[in-house]
Amino acid sequence: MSKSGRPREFNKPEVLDAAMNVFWLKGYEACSTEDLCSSTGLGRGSLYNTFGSKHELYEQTLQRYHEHWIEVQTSILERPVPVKERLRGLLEWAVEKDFEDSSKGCFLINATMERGRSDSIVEIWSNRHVECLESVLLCVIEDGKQAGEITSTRTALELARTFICSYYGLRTLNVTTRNRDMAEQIVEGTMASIY
Amino acid sequence: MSKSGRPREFNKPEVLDAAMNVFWLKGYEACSTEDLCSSTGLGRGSLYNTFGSKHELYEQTLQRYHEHWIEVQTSILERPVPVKERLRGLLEWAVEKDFEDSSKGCFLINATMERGRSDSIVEIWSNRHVECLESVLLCVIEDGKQAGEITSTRTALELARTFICSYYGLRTLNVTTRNRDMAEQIVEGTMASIY
DNA sequence: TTACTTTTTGAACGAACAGTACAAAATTAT
DNA sequence: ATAATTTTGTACTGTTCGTTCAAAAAGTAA
Repeated sequence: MSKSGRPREFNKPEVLDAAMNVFWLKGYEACSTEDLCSSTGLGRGSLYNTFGSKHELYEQTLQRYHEHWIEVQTSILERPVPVKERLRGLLEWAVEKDFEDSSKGCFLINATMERGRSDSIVEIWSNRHVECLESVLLCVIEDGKQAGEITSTRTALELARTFICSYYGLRTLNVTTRNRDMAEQIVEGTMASIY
Repeated sequence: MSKSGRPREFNKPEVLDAAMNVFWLKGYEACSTEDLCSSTGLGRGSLYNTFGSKHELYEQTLQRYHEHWIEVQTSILERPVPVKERLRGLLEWAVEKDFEDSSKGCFLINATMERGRSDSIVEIWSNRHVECLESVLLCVIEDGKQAGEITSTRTALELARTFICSYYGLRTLNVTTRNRDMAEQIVEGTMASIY
C-alpha cells in the first residue's frame, strides 16, 4: 500500500475547518473560490483536485460541522447531573456560543435558511442534526420522568420537540437581536415552562 | 406641482411585491438583476432609474415585508377571544403559512440568517419586527394576567420573550424538518407550557 | 538513472455578474 | 408645433464567478 507521487502539502481536516469557517461566515453564495483559496492557503488546482467542486467542499464542511457539534451537544445532555440541569446546560451553552466575539451562530441553521429549500444536501445534514438532537433529548426526558424530575403528563417526544423548538428559536433570535439579557431571560422562561 | 414626461408603465407596489418574492425565494446573493427584471417585468433601465441599486430595492422589500406582516400578526393577537386562543392563533397561522405549497418561510428570518451579520439594513428591519411583536405580546399577556387567564408569577416580558422564542423556533424548524405533525405537536407543547 | 504517479502552480476560460450609457419613445408644458 | 422631461430597452462596461488545464515539482519504483 505504498503511495507514489508528490506528497500533499496540506492537512485535509485543517483545510476543511478553514473552508467551513468561511462558508459559515459568508454563506455559500457569497463565498467565492478566491475566499476559499485564501482562507485554506491552497491554490485553485489543489482545491479542485482534492474536493472536485465548491459544492462538494461545502458538503464535506456541513457533514463535519454536524458530526463535531452533535457530539458536543450530546455530551452536555449526558452529564451526570439532574435532567433539568442538563437541559439548562444546553441552552446556556448556546447563549455562550452566540455571544462569543464574532460569533457566527449555528452553521446548519444559517445554511438551512440560505439554501435548505433548494439544496438537498443542506436538507439532509440539518435534518439529521435535528433527528439526533431529538433522539438524545427523548432519552434525557424519559430519564427525567423516571426520576420524578419531570411530572408532566405530556409525552416525552412532545416535550423533547418543544424543547428543540425553544433551542432553535433561541439561536435564531440571538442573531436577530444580539441581546444577551433577552437570551438569558428566555433561558429562564423556557426552563420554568418544563415541569 | 404638475409633472411632465413619459408616464410610468408599472405600479410600484406590484413591482416591490414581485421583487420581494424573488429575494424571498432565492436569497439576496443568489438573486441576480436579471431575475429581478424578469420577475418584475421591468427593464434594467427602469429598475435602476426607480430604485437606484439592487441593494436599495432589497431594502424596500424588507421594509414592505415587515410592515405588511406585522399588521397581520398584530391583528391575530388582538382578536376578541381569550388570550390563550390568540397566542395559539399566531402559532397555528405560522404552521399554516409554513406548510402552504411552495412556502418560503419568513423573509426576515431568511434574510437575517443570510446577511444579518454583514448588512445593517437587514439587522434594522428584522430587529424592529421582533420589537413590534414583543410589544404586542406584552400587552396581550398583561391582558391575560389581568383576566386571570395567565397565573404565572413570571413577568409578562419574560413570558412574551419566551413565546417569541418558540415562535421563531417553530418557523426555523419548519424549514429544517418540513414535518407538519412535529409542528403541531410543538404548538400543543408550547401552549401547554403557558399557564 | 529512468519511468511513473500525484500534487502544485498559475494562467486562462467562457459565463454571469452588477451597474452604466444612451438614444428612441411617450408624455406634458408652452 | 416644439421644447422639456421622464421612461424604456438595448448594448455595453469592467469585474468576478466557478472551473479547467498544461506544465513544473516532488515523491516512489524499477
